[in-house]
Amino acid sequence: MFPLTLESLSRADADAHVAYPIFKLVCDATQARPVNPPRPGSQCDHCVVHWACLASAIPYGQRDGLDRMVHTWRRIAKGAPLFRAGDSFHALYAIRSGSFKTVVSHPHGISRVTGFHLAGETLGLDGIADSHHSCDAVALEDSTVCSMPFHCIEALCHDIYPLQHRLHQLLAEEIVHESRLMLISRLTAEARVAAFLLNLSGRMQERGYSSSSFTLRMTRREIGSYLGMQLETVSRLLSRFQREGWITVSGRNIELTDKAALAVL
Amino acid sequence: MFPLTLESLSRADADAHVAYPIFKLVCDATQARPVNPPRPGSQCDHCVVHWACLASAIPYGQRDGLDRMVHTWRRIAKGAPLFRAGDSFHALYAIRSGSFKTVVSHPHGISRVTGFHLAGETLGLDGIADSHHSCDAVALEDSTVCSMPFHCIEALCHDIYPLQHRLHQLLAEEIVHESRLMLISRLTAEARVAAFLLNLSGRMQERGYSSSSFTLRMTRREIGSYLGMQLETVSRLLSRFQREGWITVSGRNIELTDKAALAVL
DNA sequence: CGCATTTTTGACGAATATCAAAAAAAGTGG
DNA sequence: CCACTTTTTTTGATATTCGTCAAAAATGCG
Repeated sequence: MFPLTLESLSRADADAHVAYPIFKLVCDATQARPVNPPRPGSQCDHCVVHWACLASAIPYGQRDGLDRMVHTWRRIAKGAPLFRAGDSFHALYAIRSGSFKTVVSHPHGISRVTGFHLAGETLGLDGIADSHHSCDAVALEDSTVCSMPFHCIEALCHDIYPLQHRLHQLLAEEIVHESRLMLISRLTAEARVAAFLLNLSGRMQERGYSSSSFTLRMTRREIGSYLGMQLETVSRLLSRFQREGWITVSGRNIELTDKAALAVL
Repeated sequence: MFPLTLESLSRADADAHVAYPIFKLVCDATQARPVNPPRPGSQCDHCVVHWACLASAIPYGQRDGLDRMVHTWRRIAKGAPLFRAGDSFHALYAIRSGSFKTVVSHPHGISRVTGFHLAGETLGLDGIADSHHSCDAVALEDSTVCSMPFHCIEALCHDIYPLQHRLHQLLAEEIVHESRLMLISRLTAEARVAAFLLNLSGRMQERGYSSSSFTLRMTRREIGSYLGMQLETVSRLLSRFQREGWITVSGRNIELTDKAALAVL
């Protein structure tokens, strides 16, 4: 017979001291993925995060499709929603600048931050399920997004196979990301906060910022909601990491001074 | 200014005594979704869960596409994997009979059950992200699945828009499902177990079984892994629910005798 | 029938939540 | 630009849920 224990399924064969992406780095698919440059003069020309965008799946020969897909920009003020749960869905959004949180709520009053999203990432995929958004997307700072009407995307998918495939990938990556995220509930609060800082660090680096010194755009409460703990616990752990000499905290400014120490938690 | 607190985002406006699907009922999209019957003589003829299957998105006029898509059946013995994390991805699987668990693992040795899947549900979506599966899918009992090679699906999507749209929906539903699942970490262990039982109850009913009396196909340990608690806690809570007169437990046989009581936890 | 696995139950401990209050930072309006 | 208010953050003291350890009972499988 086959042993059905959980232990038999955990591949505990790796070096425990290697930092491993519990939080999948959202843009790690760029390694193997075709990234087509935008046509000069198009909406996407000079966009610093084109490399991460769904639109980069459109090959050079069909570049006019890009302008059919990427319609308008929107400016979202800090604290304002890009969309809210229940809103009818009609477009995907590429974050051009700034950052967002997504929040899932339950009528009983509980809610949880399900993600923090940086420039280049795509918002709104949840709305495809039943043409209504299932979460709130709120700007953490003044931000800009590109709207890509979903009916345009689906129409273009018919003609441009790489776009269709990229959309499928994007959706599946979100599924994988979320299932990986569920693993954090098995970590101590300490390990969760460390993993969170390292994840953010990597994503800042991908965007050309320092990986060791950056500003948190979210509150301790939001971090706690995302990681499944109370804000006080987040605060205490950041303080302790600082006492240990692993980080320097000053309000929302973080400096990672010993990433290796964080990685082994 | 816009208040950025979490509280401001939780729509705590609903009756707290109404049972609400924290666990999204996986097949609730059937309400509005077109379900096309299989052509007599096709692979899908007489399949009792055709209504829930991706193949049901293929309209009557293009029914031969269905046979191009649904290639082969596979029999999976209890405890055997349908696929494992790292396996290369080439097909989606529709569960024709039986049930599965999916398990995500981390090299450090931690792992978590991310879902229990019943007949009619689709497995393997995670593999689309990078052509490799990111979780294990293991049969909880002797089961059968239909293989749908993904390149066939993508090719058919080009000709059959309803299929393309349904695939997008299926992927997005999985995203929504997982983000809803993250909310359970904010519930007490008690409320999680109650929600789990009610969710299973509803899904059994959708499949024509009794919603008040059914057999758990998974161990207490697997339930605990799914709900983020220890097996002892699951066991203790089931015992307590029985003492309270809300359920009757006999090993893996469960009878829900007071669903309303479970719903308010 | 006998061994392995799963389940139950108890006692105890530890991690984290909760409550509280002060300090710091950010936003507001004159 | 500065006082004023509100929000966020920090830190301590205490409470509590749930995890851990252990052992017996029940179940399932070859």
